[in-house]
Amino acid sequence: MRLSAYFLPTLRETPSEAQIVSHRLMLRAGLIRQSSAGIYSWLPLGLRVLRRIERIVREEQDAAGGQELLMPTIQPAELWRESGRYEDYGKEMLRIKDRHEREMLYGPTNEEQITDIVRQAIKTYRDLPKLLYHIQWKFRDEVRPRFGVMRGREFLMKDSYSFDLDYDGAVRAYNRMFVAYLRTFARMGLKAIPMRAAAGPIGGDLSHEFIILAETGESQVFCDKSLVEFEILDTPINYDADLRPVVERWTAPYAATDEKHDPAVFDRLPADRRLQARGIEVGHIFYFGTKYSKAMGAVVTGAKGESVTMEMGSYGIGVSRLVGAIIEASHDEAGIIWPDSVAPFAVGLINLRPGDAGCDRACEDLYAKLQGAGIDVLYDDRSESPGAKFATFDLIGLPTQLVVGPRGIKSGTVEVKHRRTGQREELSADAALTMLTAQR
RNA sequence: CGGAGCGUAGCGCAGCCUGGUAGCGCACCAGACUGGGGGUCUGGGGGUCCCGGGUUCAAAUCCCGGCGCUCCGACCA
Repeated sequence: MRLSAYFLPTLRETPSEAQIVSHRLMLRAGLIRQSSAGIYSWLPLGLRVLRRIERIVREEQDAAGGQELLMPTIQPAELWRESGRYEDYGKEMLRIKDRHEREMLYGPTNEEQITDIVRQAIKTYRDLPKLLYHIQWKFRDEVRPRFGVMRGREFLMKDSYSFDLDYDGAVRAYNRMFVAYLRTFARMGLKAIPMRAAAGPIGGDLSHEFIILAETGESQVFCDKSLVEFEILDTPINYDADLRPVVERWTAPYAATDEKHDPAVFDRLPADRRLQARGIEVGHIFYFGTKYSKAMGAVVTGAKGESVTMEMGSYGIGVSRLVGAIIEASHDEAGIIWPDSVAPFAVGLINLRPGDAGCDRACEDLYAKLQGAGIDVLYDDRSESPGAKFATFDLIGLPTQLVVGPRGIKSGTVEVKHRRTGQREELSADAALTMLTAQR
């Protein structure tokens, strides 16, 4: 993509409503624009990041045995009356009426909808287990939306639902999601720590929140510092095997949100391992048994001909929130620093002097070859001052900047700058290409 | 839902107290110079001053009502 043609409205100054760094940077870097309180448009650069996050989420869900479907945003009130939540959910649920005065709602979540689908289709234990998920926009009419996409009213969420014949099956599903979540967040460069959590209005009694530590987080959390050092991606995972050892390793050290915090246990930790911090909740998993299946009659015939109410769990990831959360975890004074896995473009190619034959030729050549190699590259071909170009690319945070200027052209080199470290190297154009294509 | 604040050009703001031709910086447009960290100069365009009502010869400014947005708290993924 040529920057001269790209829709990338960056801001030099920070809009006054943005208080936290991720919100400021998302506005300044041209990722989002606010539509109304807690509701945002995603501009091309922001949408690219959102899609890349979605992709990681999808890959990990699929690997863990999930099957993707897509449920609607607008749901009928009757389903929610069946579960009893139409009244319970309160003012956070956006209620609307269609032209026939039928009561509808904009879904804040989809337990009822999925339970309805599954109860209609699954009648025998032979068709269990099932693990279904979708990635869809949700609406919760928050009293006080804030922090940009971190607590919006409209937000993109991945929600999975498991259906099992018995408790053991439900726990297996829970463990699969537990591990898939660890991998999902790790792939985005995040240190997400699973913490014992209250189940909230969704109900149930086995629940973990996945929390990344950040000063601007809304949750107060307490955990064993050793958890911060844990790694998941170097552990081979077989989702068909017993995942309990992995889950047990991650749940053995103390980690709890303030709702589940037990000071007596926490204080038994050595002082240097007690970590009390703020965190951002990026995922939440629940086992809730038959809460919905019982209320809504999601029943199968068991092996002995008996009726069995399905065991359920639900598992959410705040996809749009993750964009903000990743920025909170990865930025500096100059702007965003995207982890490679979610970067909107892998490479920013900077032509320091458009119009200079040597620079133009070298840039066009690199641009074509990088694209040919399947690398997403944003080519700054604008006639801006060099400083403006560096500032733009630092702001939008692409992992690698490839700088082509007259100085380098004279000596036959281009400069490769790594956004995260600031490290620069002068290489021949060919060597730079080899390096960038090899990284993939 | 309690408390506080703000709505003036795309963004950041001044002007309001004390009513009298709507300003500044950045951004934008044109030209020239410049060219490795948001460069310089010259010229230029852009405004229902959130909306409605009232007071007044005259309202961005004073008064009343509404709407929107933000912050702190409680609540919540």
